[in-house]
Amino acid sequence: MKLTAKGRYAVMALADLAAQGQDACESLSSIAARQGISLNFLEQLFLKLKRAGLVVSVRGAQGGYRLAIPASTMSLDKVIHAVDAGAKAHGCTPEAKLGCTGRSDRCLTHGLWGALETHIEGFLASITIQDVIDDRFPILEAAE
Amino acid sequence: MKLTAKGRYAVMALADLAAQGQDACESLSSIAARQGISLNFLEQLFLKLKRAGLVVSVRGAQGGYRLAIPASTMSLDKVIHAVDAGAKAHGCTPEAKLGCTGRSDRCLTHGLWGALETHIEGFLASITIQDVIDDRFPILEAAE
DNA sequence: TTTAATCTTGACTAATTTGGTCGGAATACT
DNA sequence: AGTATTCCGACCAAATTAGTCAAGATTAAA
Repeated sequence: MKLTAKGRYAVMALADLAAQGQDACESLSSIAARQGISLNFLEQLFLKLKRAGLVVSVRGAQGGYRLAIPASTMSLDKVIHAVDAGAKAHGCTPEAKLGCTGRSDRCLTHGLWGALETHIEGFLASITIQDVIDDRFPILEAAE
Repeated sequence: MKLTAKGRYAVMALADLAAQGQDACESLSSIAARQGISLNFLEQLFLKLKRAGLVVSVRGAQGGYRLAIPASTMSLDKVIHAVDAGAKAHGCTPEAKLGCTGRSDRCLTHGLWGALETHIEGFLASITIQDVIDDRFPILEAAE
């Protein structure tokens, strides 16, 4: 669960798409133009979003993308997992590359990092694309 | 607020140091040996921890490092800020490099990412080095 | 006063990750 | 047929990360 620009772009693009209407079919080029994101880069992202089942594609002329599920049920953790697949916040994987197994007594931070990740994920799971469109965040107001 | 191996190492090393006793003075080489971290790398980290006022150094022979404040008041966000200084999770800084200012209407995700960061920081601020030693995490048990 | 242990500091580097481009198919509408 | 669009993999440059190296400063102890 890494928080990169890629994930942010995906959220932006999906929010844009959803804002055009629940069942709107939009071409990537129009989203790219509106959001100021490179078309080629967007293609990369939507390919992953499609594989993750968040959007469906309509090929050919007049084609585009459409939400596969309602914006109000599309949580951010799904989105971010889709585009930043396999990114993990803690290095203490089962393969245990460093400081985790075989070292000293045990890895003091293993459980901690796991808890942290769970925590972040829960937070992201509690927000949907619809919330983003409505500028509605849980509890706290935006920083700055 | 980025979560890298550097931050994890810093937490591990501080927990190790604190585990030797509240006022113990430990050389980096012994910590490095116990935790399986490169000595040179540890030096880098402790330099920053010292500048942040989390540890104090004792120079000369039989020297080492000692906690500057009690483990029970040393929160993880202080530690991580100290070693990963200036790392920010969202690119929408005042300088606004991409997709934030001057683009379309406004940056939909700006407030969101800020809220997320605030959230993570709050979580880390609620845990202390003492908690790590005692394997005591807030609320949830470790994932996995 | 040596001497040895230790901290201090900055420059350097190898590997990985990120963000992004390019070029070309495949597909479907007109 | 022509064109607009998705599809998809290879490729790349820049940034970041994790870590090394080398040299110097400082102090405690012998």
